[in-house]
Amino acid sequence: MSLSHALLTALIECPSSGLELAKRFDRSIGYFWPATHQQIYRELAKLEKEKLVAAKIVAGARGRKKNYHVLPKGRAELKKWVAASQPLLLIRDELLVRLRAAAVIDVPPLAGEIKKLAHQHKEKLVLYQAIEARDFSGHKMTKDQKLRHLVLKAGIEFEQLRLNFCKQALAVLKTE
Amino acid sequence: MSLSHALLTALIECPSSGLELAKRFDRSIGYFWPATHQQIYRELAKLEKEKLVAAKIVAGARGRKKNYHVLPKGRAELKKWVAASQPLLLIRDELLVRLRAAAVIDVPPLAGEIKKLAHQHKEKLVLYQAIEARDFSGHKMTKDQKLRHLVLKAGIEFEQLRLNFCKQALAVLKTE
DNA sequence: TAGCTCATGTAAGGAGTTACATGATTGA
DNA sequence: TCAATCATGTAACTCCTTACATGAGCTA
Repeated sequence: MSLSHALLTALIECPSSGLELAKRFDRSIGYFWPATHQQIYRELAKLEKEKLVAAKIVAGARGRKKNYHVLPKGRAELKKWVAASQPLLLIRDELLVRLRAAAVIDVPPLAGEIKKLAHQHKEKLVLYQAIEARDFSGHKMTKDQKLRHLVLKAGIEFEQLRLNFCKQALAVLKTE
Repeated sequence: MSLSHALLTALIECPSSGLELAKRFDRSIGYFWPATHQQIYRELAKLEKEKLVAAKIVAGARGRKKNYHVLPKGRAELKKWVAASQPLLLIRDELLVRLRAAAVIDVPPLAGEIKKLAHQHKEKLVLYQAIEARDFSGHKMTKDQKLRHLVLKAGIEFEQLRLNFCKQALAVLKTE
């Protein structure tokens, strides 16, 4: 149940409403744990029911905005979870299935799609590198800054790997 | 629906029963699209219902073994799918959530778990490299061999990346 | 004949995706 | 006042996970 713990983390950083969380996810934790607003609302309701977070209705806001904050029980749960056993990350990669399939049948034109992918990975890479330059170019970082930087670097390296892979795939597909 | 297409690919390579497929998955396509036998049986039943594959009951075998093979409609479906639009692969990485969480709370001991992870990634890496040495050390590979090699190399590079990341994470966590 | 392995499933639940629904406030 | 936007949700579906169920041949 990583989403609930990702939400606890985000709420400790800054108490927020569901929609604010959804927006922050899109440019932060969501880079490595994507979530839609539907998921987030459902999960917040569950966390509230379990008394891990609590909500205050915000007066004078649009809609019926609720501001969530983490309760001690939620903080304890997060701490427990961080130290828990870490399952091995399995790759589940549709592109590799496609290439494997392409090896057993007549190969239909694939290069266009892969070029599109390469472009998208490139865009993400540039975005992450911009964040790195903005937030982590200074010296003497604290430990939590170092941890955040590490997580960002994981994203950068992943996108570089993918971009490079797309290029290799294109090269192989071109050799008729 | 990548699982169904992964199964079609595997069945084109070699018609098999459900259990045989499950075992082959564990040391082949399952490296990048993991699946349990329950998933595989369910998916095979669905593919049979849709007339993409057909089964023959194997006489003289244990249990009630059924041998599946791909029908022309299944082959056509696979070809169509290979050329279809490829969604961007999103990372969904529990370890990164943990490290991000560790940055906002008092860090509990994490190094042990990460060392365990590093060890598991190392094992996978060694396995993949052994497969590479066994199957892809020759020259003059055909196009489909090159594609299979490419897929394997993606696995190797991914495990190297992860292993390296674990080492970096340990280094940051050590600096108190 | 009892236990092991081969072989195929069922059931229940967790998690993510997609499409749609609803109410409140702001600004043109 | 009406459309856009903020804000919170429901519903239906697919897919994956985990645990359990069942039957049939093989072998001691």
